[in-house]
Amino acid sequence: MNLQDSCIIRHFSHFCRLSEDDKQLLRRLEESPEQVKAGSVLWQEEDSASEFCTLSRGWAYSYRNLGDGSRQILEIYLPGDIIGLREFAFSQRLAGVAMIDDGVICHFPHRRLLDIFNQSNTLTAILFAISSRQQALLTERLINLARRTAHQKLAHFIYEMYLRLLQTGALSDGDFRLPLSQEQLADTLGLSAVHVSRTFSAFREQGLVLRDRHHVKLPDPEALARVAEFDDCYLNDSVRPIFFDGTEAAMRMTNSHSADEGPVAK
Amino acid sequence: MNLQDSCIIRHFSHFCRLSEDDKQLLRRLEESPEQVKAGSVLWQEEDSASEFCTLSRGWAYSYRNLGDGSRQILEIYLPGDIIGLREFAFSQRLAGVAMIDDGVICHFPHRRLLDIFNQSNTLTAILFAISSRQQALLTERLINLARRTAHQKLAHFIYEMYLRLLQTGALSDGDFRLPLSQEQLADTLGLSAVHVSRTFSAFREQGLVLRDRHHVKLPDPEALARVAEFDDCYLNDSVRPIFFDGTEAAMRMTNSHSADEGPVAK
DNA sequence: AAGCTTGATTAACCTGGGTTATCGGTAGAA
DNA sequence: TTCTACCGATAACCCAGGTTAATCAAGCTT
Repeated sequence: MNLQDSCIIRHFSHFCRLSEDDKQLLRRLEESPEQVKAGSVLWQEEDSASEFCTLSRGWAYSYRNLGDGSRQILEIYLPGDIIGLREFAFSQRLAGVAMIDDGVICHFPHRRLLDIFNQSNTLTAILFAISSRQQALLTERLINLARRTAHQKLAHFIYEMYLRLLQTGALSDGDFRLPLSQEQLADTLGLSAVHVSRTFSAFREQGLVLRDRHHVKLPDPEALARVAEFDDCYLNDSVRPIFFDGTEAAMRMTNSHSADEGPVAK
Repeated sequence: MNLQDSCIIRHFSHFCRLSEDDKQLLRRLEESPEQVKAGSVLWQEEDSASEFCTLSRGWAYSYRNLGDGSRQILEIYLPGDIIGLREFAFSQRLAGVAMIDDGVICHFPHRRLLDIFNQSNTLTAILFAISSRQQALLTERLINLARRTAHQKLAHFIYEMYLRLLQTGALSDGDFRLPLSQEQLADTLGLSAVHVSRTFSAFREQGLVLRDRHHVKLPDPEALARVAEFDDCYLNDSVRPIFFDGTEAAMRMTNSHSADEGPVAK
């Protein structure tokens, strides 16, 4: 993987070393880049769904508008993420998607995914892994929403973003840009904007999180993780490179009739 | 599809007509059936994850235990569902799974899924569709937990189960078995058991839901849907048979080495 | 420089649902 | 038949977080 690689390729490489052919297939997903402005809506709930997007630059989020006028933000997309996988089995969008930042997106049709199924088992497996990881994120967010206090919710969210940004190598110390307004945070966490503000005030007093506009500083990330009761097994180390990397497992994938020694337990 | 077909095959057939080869591949997932008793735990969080299960009979649920001793139930599995897809990208279980009912499960190793990727694009696409549908269920549950009142939560859950059971053809009128205790419902909905009881009492007075032990009667399912602000687009009709059935897309899938109209650099 | 608009802060007040506790009904178990 | 366990119902009390509203700061227009 070299520096000119698109962030999609970087993202996929995170799971497994890719062949040149695989990279070529992935590059085809980014054939038609398009500039989009902050706040612009990529699609809305119930629009017809016939394509996916890769997000090349900027942040985006998916959301649902509720009957009572409120809104729930479902997930935050970072560069390298694929948007719209959720609707693979559906003909309508189940959620709207909008840009947080200015950014760049690339559309590609559903069909292209079937091409990938046809042509690369490695990419198929990675796609499946990505989908399963996304489900893990969603699950964690669900628990966050269902069971934790406002303090924990906010702490958890900030720490999760911190880790995701660390993973993509986009930051060094506990000091980063978080381009979400308090209202967007509230919509993400199932809180009111007012209470998000209260919670930030409390965090500032405790020296846990210092937020100024879109800039966040974490003097002690570990302390924050403790407040959130953060358990990173759904994010980090347990992504199983074992399964894909150079080894017998990867070979098993491309060469399905190998000896069947058992699954790779730790 | 005939009556002896396993419920996995019935489940997959819901998306697309299957070839005999595909059915054979699926049958291999159910080679080693095992009886399990109500309440038995299939696995726990952080167990090492090297296999999936199909659920042939009975109901099951996945859950997470939280730091404070409470517990969140993540999803309810019905016969025909595949359990453990969530962990495809992980080497550890992210959630425990336990049986609600007595039932029958069949283990199969991760590897078997890779075999499917190799051997059938149709099944690969269906698996992807199933994973995306599961994500849709999860998303809906997330919104339920984040944004709705206790009445709506319970109404929504009951109505969702009602629809899922309708789909599997397991019931006719608004009259079915719901083998969950109020405590399990509470853990599913992020409520206390006490409040679930209160809510059932309210529903009984309003004639919305009549529950006796594990038996539920819905005198007017539509009324319940209205209370829940239920929007079934994530469940029903929008599953896209279009995508798989008979058309060029399906053909491209099953006939993978066709003329390489591939690189559709349009 | 005088407006607007959007976001953030803080305070006062209120409520949905958590918590604890008690009690009754039903089902196996012995 | 009685014991024990579990499940469900109801009541009393309480608090985390929602709601409303007022105020302020920071960009923008013009």
